[in-house]
Amino acid sequence: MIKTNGQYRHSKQRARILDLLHHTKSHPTAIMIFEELRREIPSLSLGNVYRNLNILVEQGLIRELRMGSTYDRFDGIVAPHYHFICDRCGEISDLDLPHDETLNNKVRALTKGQVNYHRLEFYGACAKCLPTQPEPASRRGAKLI
Amino acid sequence: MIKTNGQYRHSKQRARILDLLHHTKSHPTAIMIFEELRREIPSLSLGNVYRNLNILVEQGLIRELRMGSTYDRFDGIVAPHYHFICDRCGEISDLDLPHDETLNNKVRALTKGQVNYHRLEFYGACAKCLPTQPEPASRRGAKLI
DNA sequence: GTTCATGCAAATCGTTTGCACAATG
DNA sequence: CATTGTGCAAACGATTTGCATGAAC
Repeated sequence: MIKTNGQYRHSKQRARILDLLHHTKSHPTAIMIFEELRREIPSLSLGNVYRNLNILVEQGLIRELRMGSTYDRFDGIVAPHYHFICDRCGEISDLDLPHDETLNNKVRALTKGQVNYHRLEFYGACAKCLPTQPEPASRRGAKLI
Repeated sequence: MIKTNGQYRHSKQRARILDLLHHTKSHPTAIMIFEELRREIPSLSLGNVYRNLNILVEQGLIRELRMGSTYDRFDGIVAPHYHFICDRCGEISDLDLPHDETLNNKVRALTKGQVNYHRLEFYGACAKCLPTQPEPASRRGAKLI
């Protein structure tokens, strides 16, 4: 969470992070960015990389592929199925949408690698939360519990 | 990581966790399971819930919706697109698969909630890792870096 | 000169693990 | 009785945050 009055100043560090993300295809982690940029900005700190990444997400200039920082969830249904996840309360519900195995084939046609399975999740506000005030963009989806 | 010779004994705690997961639709977190079951097994420890959840995943009796425990990744491309994620090396690559906005509509027809966007990821082994030995099931996808 | 940005270190939080003891087969 | 399961507390690792200093405007 960043505490400002919504005004961002220019910062060399943030500009370089954005530039790096615009010139890589590797979907780097914060630490990868940190190690790469530290070579040209030796004083750079990891905490500051995290801060600036959050600001850039808030500004809509980059996207976050959230693989961490939230709770894992467990599912007693092992058959493949899709989920709807409420951004506001974190509720996860099963969708009655048929599992589309052909999606894997479409990707198999694109890659030399081996495609085993896919994961499809829909995000939004559940019926219970819809009348509720949405949270500010920076916090949206931050705590899925 | 669990260290056994592959033999599982009966345990009341594990049986109750599996039973709970078979009788809920809430996709609970480890802590939710812990708090629920602690009411009937007061001695239950959180660490043991985690251990048993991992065993149940290993046995294929439950599924894990991994929302955490790995690094977040960042993407300079803000336009919606899909990813291929290598289970072995963690590489994430963009897929040249058209973004299917109509998927959202299919879900809108199913829910009273508001569907804003979806996320679709394909998992498998990338071309570089394919000749490599796959890791045991329990570790597969554990460390995406 | 007021507010934002930074580096540093400590804190936070979900998850894992080492250990001694209890339960299983 | 050999091995697995458990509770407890400490460790771990990614991320966040408090604070004092520096940069932007």
